[in-house]
Amino acid sequence: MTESTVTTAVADIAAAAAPGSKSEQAYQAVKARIVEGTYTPGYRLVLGAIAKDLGFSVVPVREAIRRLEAEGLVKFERNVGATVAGIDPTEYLYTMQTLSIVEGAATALSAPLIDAVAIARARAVNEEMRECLEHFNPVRFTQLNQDFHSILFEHCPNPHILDLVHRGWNRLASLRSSTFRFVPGRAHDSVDEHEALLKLIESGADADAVEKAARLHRSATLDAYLAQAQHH
Amino acid sequence: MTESTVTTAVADIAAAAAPGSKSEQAYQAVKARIVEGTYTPGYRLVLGAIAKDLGFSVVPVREAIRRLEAEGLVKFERNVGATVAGIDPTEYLYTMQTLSIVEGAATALSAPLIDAVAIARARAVNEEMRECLEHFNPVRFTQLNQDFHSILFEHCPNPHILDLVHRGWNRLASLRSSTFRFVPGRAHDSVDEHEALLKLIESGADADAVEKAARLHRSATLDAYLAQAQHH
DNA sequence: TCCATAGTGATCGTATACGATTTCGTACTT
DNA sequence: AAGTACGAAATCGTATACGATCACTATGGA
Repeated sequence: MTESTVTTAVADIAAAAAPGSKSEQAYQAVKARIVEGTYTPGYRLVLGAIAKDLGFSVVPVREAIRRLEAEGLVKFERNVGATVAGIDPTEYLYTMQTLSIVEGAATALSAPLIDAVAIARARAVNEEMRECLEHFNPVRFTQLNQDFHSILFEHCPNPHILDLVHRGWNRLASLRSSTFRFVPGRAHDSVDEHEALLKLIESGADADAVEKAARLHRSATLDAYLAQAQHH
Repeated sequence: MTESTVTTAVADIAAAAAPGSKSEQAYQAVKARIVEGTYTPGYRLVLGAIAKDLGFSVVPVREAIRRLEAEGLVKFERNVGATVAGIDPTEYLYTMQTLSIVEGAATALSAPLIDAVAIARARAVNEEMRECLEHFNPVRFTQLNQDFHSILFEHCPNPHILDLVHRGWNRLASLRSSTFRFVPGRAHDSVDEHEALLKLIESGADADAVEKAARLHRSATLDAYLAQAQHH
């Protein structure tokens, strides 16, 4: 349930064509296979092959690929074709930095709109994450982490910013099951920072403080990854 | 010269298909007509008509429209068609707020990379803006304003953030010759703030200060507009 | 007079078809 | 043996064609 909630929420603002559209179906299908890992980074996306596989013509598939390109999930080269976008460490860095900025802003903007029940829900999710630490279930932990942050930024009144946050999370999702996702010591700190962030919002701290905290929380994850990468 | 410089710089990261592509030509053509004002907001973009006009088939035109949709310049409804995106005051507000955030970040990130010659160039542009104030040439003023800020954020090392800034400016460009663009008293203050921003960067201020200043500069424009709107 | 409904025109969505470009393999030359 | 040039297969880009969907209008009945 929590999974589908977030997955559904992470949808484009205006680009959400009617579900009946084959373009849309193709888009969903290909995207699913990318984040799920069926199409690994570097995988060559051949229009004809995908079209035959889905039972469509190439035209809707083509459109779907272009949409995925705009989101940065696939790279495209004229007269050559599309490939699943790389897990390039540099890309990861850029994506995380961008997300730290837009998510920080989104969280700050939605903070005043978060009521007590939402806070409680977030806290419950965070507690579940704490439990996850002991049973060591990275997949579930990642999912809960997304849920947690969704609760915090989803009330952001500016749809553009919200869309940017969704895109950032989308790209991160496509890196699933890659080496990036989990940095050993980081998870524990992360849970603590979540609680601190909740307290900050509860106390009605000003937007600037919330933004800074949210941004720092993500930057810390990035820094932890960089520190780890240095060792290898 | 300055005009073409910026216009060229404002291009998508990955979506830049080869210039020979008809999709690309159609994209450029339609976009040009939108920002230039030939297609006013609300104008109905009929695929067949545009295709006939450009001498292409509808397929590349369709793709171009979808790209413009992703950038928010046109709205699209399935089985109905595309229209030039509105000058909705709310949209303007959202766009400006988003831009204030990403442009602030971009400016802060590129600040350390701006050398003395770039500063000088920016200052020259700003002086030209000051002259413009007296001759009252809004079109040129707007262009110079874009040039000025381009110099400041174009060195941003994170291409994603840079792309977001470009998209924001693009959307603003499509509002040209609409009532938004010019708020009477604002222009003068704007020039002064530009100079202050330059001094801040020159002095090697930390990223946080630069970001805050750049963001505030844009927010101030937004606030000025809102204050004016209140009166009408 | 107003509302419901069927018909018509316009436009979009998708399939199929063909020309253009690239890439890879093979044969030939040095 | 290595490099180059040629050719064929694969794939993309675009045109054309047709079916599907929607908006609008006119006509009939309440």
